[in-house]
Amino acid sequence: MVFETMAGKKARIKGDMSFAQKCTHAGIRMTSQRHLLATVLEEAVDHPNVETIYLRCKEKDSSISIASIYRSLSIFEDYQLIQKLDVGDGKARFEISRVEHDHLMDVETGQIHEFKSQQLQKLIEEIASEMGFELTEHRLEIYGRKHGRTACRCYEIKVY
Amino acid sequence: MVFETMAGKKARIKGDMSFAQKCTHAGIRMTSQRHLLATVLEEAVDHPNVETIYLRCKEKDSSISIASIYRSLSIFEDYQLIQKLDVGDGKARFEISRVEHDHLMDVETGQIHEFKSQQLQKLIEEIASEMGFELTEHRLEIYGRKHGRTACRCYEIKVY
DNA sequence: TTCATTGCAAACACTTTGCAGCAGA
DNA sequence: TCTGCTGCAAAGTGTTTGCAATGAA
Repeated sequence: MVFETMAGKKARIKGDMSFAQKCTHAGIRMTSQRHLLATVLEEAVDHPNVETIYLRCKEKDSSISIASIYRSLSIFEDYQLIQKLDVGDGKARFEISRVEHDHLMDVETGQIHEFKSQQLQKLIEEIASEMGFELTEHRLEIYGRKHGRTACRCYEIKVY
Repeated sequence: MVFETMAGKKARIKGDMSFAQKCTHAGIRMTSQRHLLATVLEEAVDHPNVETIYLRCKEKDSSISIASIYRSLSIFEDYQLIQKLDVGDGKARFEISRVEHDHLMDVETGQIHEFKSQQLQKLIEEIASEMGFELTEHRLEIYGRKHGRTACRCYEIKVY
């Protein structure tokens, strides 16, 4: 491809931005607490719940309050910079919005594996369409138990 | 098929049982409150949350307490006679366990449509397997907006 | 300078639990 | 009879909110 679209360029720039920069870019007023939160979210390699996020923030600034965490998470979510996850334990978990993916949870260890499947996405869209709907979103959680056979990782994109 | 397996016979008998009978069959001590709850669950054509279930029970016996509702729902769930649903509003909803199915929610009206897709089930099993897991369960919620075209109802099994 | 954001604590919403009395098998 | 169930009220848990002080733009 010789020409690059404006959208493509922006996307590339956006891809290089830090999470805090993305927030600023989105027009969110960045306080020191929100910078902290941004860093914690960015450094997270798991899917922390609010309590965990709060504790990680506290390590860096013990004066931060959980109310601010809740409020800022809610704002980041409104701007679609992060996504809320529901693993069924009644505690909200968060992750920075990346490519759309689904989750598989190991029922024995609680480990969450991320994966994506084009085929699955397509099928879900088809189902919605056949039922007379335009897909806006979906949420899929698979629960499973590790089996003996060595895994083929063709779908997997991340494991924690 | 000429011969019927014992399992098949049992299943057929089970299919004819009332929900309360299934509870008894499962070894659950049936009190008057639980009979009431069983009836309410059986009569429900929607996916009521605990509050709604409680109110429906109260209509028939105003002395029933919500604590008993919670406790009995939890027991019914342990015996896999009912299933908890999570539509993302923070309130648990329940439905009597029937054939496995998924849900599509109309984001504009909140209506919940049930559907099942063999193809989807198979794909999810495949994904789990390829990731090294034996599928124990899955939870899929599709969110969508009604589109103009008339729907082909090939997947749909129930609409509320 | 201005107004959104903060920390604190109280309020909230949903759910669970301790206890003494009650009732199903 | 005897254990498990009930209603009640209190406690628990995760989240939200009112308020006065603070701080980013």
